[in-house]
Amino acid sequence: MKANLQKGKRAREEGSKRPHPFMRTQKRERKVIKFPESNDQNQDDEEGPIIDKHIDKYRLREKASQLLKTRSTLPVYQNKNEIMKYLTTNPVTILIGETGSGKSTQIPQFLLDWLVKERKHGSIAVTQPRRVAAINLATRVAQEHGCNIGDTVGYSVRFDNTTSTRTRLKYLTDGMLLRELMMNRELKEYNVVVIDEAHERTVLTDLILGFLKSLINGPRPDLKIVVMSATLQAEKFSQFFDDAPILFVEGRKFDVTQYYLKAPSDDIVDSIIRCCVQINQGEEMGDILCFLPGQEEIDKAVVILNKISEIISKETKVPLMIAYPLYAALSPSQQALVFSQVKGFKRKVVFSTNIAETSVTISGVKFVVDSGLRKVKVWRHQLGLATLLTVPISQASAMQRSGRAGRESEGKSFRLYRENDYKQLPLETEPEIARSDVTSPVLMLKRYGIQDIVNWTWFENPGRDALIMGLQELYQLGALNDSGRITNRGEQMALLPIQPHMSSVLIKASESGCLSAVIDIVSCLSVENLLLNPQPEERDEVNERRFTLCNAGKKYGDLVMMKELFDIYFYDLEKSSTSATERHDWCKELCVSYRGFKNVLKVREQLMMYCKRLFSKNDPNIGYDLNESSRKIGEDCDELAAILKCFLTGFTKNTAIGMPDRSYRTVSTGETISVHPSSMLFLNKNCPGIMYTEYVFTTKGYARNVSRIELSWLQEVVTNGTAVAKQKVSG
DNA sequence: GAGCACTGC
Repeated sequence: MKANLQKGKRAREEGSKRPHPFMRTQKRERKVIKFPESNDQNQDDEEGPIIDKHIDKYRLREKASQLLKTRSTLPVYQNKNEIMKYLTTNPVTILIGETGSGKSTQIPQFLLDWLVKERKHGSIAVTQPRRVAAINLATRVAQEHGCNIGDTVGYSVRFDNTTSTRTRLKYLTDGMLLRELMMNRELKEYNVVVIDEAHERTVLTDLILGFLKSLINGPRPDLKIVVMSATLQAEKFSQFFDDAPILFVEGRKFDVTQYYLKAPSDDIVDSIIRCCVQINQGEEMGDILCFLPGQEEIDKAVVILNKISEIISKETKVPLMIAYPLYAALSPSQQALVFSQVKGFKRKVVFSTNIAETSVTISGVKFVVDSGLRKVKVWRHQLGLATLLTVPISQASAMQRSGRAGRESEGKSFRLYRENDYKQLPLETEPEIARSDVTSPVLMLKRYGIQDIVNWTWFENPGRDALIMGLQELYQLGALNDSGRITNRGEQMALLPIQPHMSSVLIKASESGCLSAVIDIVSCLSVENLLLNPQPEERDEVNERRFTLCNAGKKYGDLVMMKELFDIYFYDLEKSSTSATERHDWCKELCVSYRGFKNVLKVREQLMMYCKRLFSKNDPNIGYDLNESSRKIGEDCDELAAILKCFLTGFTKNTAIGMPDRSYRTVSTGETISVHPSSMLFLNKNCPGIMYTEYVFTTKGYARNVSRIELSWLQEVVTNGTAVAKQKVSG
């Protein structure tokens, strides 16, 4: 097999606007070869890779030389010299590698060899958008390199750092590299930074690109940068880095035949079921992966397909289809079901959200059915709320979805829209930063010392309006002073690994003497999907159990309930050494995530450590207080009020007042807002006011994570808040 | 009466 390599610098020189199209001159070999790609993340991220720390050197080398055989067949490996010529002679190189090119595992190793050969003393950072990818890649590369993880090759992700002073090649999440940038402004320890999966355009990747550009144009002209990405967008990366050369490396994937619908229907669930039934009747064996926008459609499709599948498999001689749902809010055990192999004359059908587009890979998929839709959270900075919209996907996303059918053999992709509709789709998905709240990025830039936020080296400028809203928000939180400079409070906020609003809550708590309880609640809030959604038939039962356990939460709402649940998990279960099974059962009964709670404990520990360090300047006893005051919360009204008032300083804007007609209207805009049905306060209609940490618009405006507040508290916080701001200005 | 996907010294 010969991979084709294009020299990309000519794209501009030849005057063409787009990069030179990749030409496939040879028929690709069709062979199933297993090797890691950064997308393969089926491994449970909790336990991490299982590594014997004491494998002796001989066996490591033995293993590495075995792996070399596989490595040497990789397209990237076969073009090593030519690729390295580009990487070493240009400050920035854009490397476009298709799935299966081996870029994520091989390029960093080539660079490592080069560092050694050139006797350079620094190291290489390779960023990944996801933790699991960073861990898996580092583990694989350490094996290929013939070392133990944490030796020459290591990884660094939140809660898990396996690097040592000997580490020269470090895989890390992009969030982690940003943290390093905050502490070590010029990234002095690195000779090379590789940004992998840049095409995904996460907020954090985009920010890193901006920082890297200012570094190479400023204090680090010697820093080498490699931007690795799937197809498309190459030209945008190249232009940003002053026409950096673009290299194309062919991947190894199988052909996927496209089918389009001639007449699309409005009922997407109905179309998708029809399509599955047709595949089941007319096509060879192989599993089906269906992309739907959200949980509602998925649950509906699973129920319908399982029903009709049984009927038709009895009547006609077709495989029995077994439907599985897949979305992030499912418990890990439910998610694990999609990886099970169905035996006998059966066909697995997985109905999934976007999670199967990049984060989860299911083997055995031969057919993809694509609704062409996804759900996306769009931040409306003028309104300070998020809207959850169902929107058409981009062409890039459609291709990515189809590609899921061709990972192990040739496949077929059925798009439930017309070919013409496809051509009308936007080429690329809108980058996340263009539709996100930028308060946190702006604080990061301020901490870094950037004064002119609007004219910074943004890879994608989120726009003047969004930036100004971010600045205002930070000013109101006391993170910036009148002249837009970062305050001491802002410095502390920037260093905490949570959103600025939550940081502000912690700071207030450290002043109010209730830091310990507030840390527990903030930890719960910062774990996504801690509270799972009960199945409709279990809903009332679960709610009843939660109500019985959480007396204070029943009155004061979700934040207090979280603290009560945490207390039971931590003090009654974790600390009194109950078995994991018991804890599991407890979580199941209350429909909360076991893995979620384990993460809560990790976040809590991290936050306690940060708080001890950050706040000991204000209060030398803080460390002692934190350890001593850690206890279960009671039903003491004053204490509960003190805790909620801390949250009110961070979420003053997120409040609504109870109206005589029992509706709530937001303090900021006067709009009607409804308590989300998942809230403890959903049925409680007589709060004088509510405070919420999230405001999401779906079918209407919903407040999530809702607490009861007294109107007098609001008055108190606003008055004090202003006083704080004034004090900062004069100081 | 309802829940796209990621991530942090």
